[in-house]
Amino acid sequence: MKRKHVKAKPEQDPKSRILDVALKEFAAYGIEGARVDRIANNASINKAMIYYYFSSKENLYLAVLKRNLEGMFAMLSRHLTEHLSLEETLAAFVEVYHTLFIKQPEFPRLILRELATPKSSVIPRLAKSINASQFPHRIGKLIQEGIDSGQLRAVNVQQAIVSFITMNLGYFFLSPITDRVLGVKNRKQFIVDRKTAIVDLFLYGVKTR
Amino acid sequence: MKRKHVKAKPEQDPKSRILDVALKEFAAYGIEGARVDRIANNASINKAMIYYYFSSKENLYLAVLKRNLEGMFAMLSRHLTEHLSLEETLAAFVEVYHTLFIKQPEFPRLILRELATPKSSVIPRLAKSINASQFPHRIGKLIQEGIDSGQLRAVNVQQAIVSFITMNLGYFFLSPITDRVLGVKNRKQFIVDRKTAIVDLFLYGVKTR
Amino acid sequence: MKRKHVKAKPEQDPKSRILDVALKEFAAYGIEGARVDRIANNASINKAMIYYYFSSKENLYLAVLKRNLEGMFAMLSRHLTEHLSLEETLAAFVEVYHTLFIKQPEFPRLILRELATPKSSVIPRLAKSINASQFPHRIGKLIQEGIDSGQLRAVNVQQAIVSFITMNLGYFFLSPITDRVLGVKNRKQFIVDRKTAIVDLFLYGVKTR
Amino acid sequence: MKRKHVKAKPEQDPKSRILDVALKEFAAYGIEGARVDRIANNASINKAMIYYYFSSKENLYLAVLKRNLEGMFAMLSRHLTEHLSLEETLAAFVEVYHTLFIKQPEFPRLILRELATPKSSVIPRLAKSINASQFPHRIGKLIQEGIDSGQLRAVNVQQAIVSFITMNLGYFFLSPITDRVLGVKNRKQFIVDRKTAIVDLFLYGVKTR
DNA sequence: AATGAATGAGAATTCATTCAT
DNA sequence: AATGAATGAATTCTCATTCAT
Repeated sequence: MKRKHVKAKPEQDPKSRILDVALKEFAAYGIEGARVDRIANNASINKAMIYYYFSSKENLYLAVLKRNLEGMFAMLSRHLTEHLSLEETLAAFVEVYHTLFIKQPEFPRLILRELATPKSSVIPRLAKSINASQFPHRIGKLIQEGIDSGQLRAVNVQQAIVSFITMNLGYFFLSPITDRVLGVKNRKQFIVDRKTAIVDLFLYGVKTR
Repeated sequence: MKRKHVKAKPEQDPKSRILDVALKEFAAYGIEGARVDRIANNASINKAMIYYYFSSKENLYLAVLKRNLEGMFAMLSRHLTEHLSLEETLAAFVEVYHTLFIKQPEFPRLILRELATPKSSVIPRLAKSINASQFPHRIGKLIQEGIDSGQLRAVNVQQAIVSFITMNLGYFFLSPITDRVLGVKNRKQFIVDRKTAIVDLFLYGVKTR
Repeated sequence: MKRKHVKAKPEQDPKSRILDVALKEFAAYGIEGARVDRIANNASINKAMIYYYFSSKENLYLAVLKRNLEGMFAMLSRHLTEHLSLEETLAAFVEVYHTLFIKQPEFPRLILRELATPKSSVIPRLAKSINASQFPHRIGKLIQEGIDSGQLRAVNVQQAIVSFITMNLGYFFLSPITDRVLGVKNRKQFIVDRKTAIVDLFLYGVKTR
Repeated sequence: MKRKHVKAKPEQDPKSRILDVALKEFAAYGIEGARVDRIANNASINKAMIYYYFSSKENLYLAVLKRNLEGMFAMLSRHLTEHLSLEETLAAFVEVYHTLFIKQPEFPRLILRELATPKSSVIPRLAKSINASQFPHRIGKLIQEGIDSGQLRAVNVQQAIVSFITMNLGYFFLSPITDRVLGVKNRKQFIVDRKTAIVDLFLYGVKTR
């Protein structure tokens, strides 16, 4: 029940306060651009404590990634239950990602930076986790079944998956540009519309007439 | 057949040699991670010359961006001539971007990082250039005309544009993940297929039956 | 009897040790000629600590100036109390300046350089402090009163003040030349004599017969 | 009769144009702070030419000093002819210095900087030149004769000389401060007044009643 | 746990000087 | 004489990391 000298910032244990602040820092400046000093200041904590908890900047970065990825996959697996139809699966996916990224817009930026990094060690691990989540496999299977049953056109399944995923994630990555170019004013509404637009375009694009 | 004193890489004037090397450096490490020393070495040039020509690392970075953006827009305007149909416009766009990004995979990574940077000064300028290129405006008009004439479904035009763009650019950004997840082996072929898949899905998704 | 790890010069806190050493460095080489490395070495301190405390060479320089100016004005205001006669005021002024400059010969050199610098930011501030010290104003009033009462000749008051001040400070600035030209051997004695010579010449020069 | 490509600046041979510009540069920034690039630009000349003419920055500095000192002594010896009375000598001295420094205010700043430099090699040489000019010796002799003949008080001759010189030079050095402190508006007029004020105060201060 | 101070290895930038033409 | 480009040796400043308390 110690009482801090001055400092503001609410409770929360220092470790997760550091992680919160570090996410923003890494997202904004990248690993190289991130400053341990700045993280310490923003977390209202002594710089040495960061080393006490995380031992290095690199390590802190990995801890940040880990925490956020875990959160993402937890949410995915909670919503993408088996035995959903194609329509339901797509809708669930769209819902999860949009909910996630709106809540924590820094996280996709982090991933963006990893994607820009040539020999990122994070990307392979991320790919592995995605695979483990079974989602791409499942959607692929659903599409294939649709084709086989004649409900869907004979599209290239891999391409279709990529198209669906890029439509989902792409906006979060490109919004700084697209919002400007298209003059999007009400971002909130645009994202709401986006969810239905994606599913609509995709399904309409793959279904037979 | 000029003969510089010693050094390797005689070709090209040093200024554009620096720009070439710097593009790779910035793409690989980001602005903060980039090392002026490394750029100088790889360009076989005295470090001070970089400052002679570009006055600072920041400035060099902007010069790199400028050159590549200009190249991109030059190509776009060469191919996206007016009086093309919707189908032709989409195909031209797809073609240009894919050609561009295959030729110079470093450039999108640069843009990626800028997209992740909160108060990037580059993004607004890029948006302005895109606007000036008239492309989004033109595709929007074509879609609207299609809707009015009953050839296209009454889709949300803005959303459609975003969907189309993200399907195009998204893959280049996300390929490190999607290639792994989907087990893409032949990247070249995948990209060739991608071009038709995008246009096909999009058109099929917006056209009335 | 504290014991710092290794290093020489244990005394004093590092901050003021840096300021001491820096005063000498700046006086000897000027701001541009001063070397942060040399200051760090002479202060037996890690170079980075200078930036830790003062953030830049420029800033360190200003801190040095500030400290010494404050010391000077503190001494002036201690000795130039009100209700002194003209004779006493002049004598006090002479005493203070000579004492000061003998104790710390580096400081006037710093001021000298500032005087030579066209848009020095220090000089205006120094002038303001001098004004605040009220000394020139006070001596001017005493002279004017003397003139009014007929004890002093109707000299130009401003010119008289400048004459008095330049006689005082001038020697410290010009001594490298005058000592040589006049063959001054015993500098200590010369300065002792100087104090009375200045007051004598000045008073004799302004008093009516 | 070659014709320069662009460039402004009037004629004058480049060598003396460099010297003019360099005087200002050295006066403003000191030797260490002076930039060869800036001198070259301001003289509208290629940097390499400075080395062609003067072989090094140090050398250029010495050339600047030499030229200006020679000008000063030439003027002094033209005006300080022998067989002048004390009054005439003092007046001539005052006149020469004030004329000189008004015409070229940069030069005293250069000397100021040398005076601030601990082991200046210039000061000893300057002192030698002053000695050779015989002026201090002559004024000393005149004062001594005045004392001997009873026309002057038995003042300390060395101190008197120093007082006179510092009153003359002091203002040029200290004017950035004194002008502010005393609120001197009309600098031109102040200097005119100064000439008579100095001689007046000095003579009145040394003469017997 | 917590803190202010300290450290060393860079990294960007500068600048006098020289070279090739 | 004249020029733009080139060079190398500093020099300032930064920053992740560690230490003493």
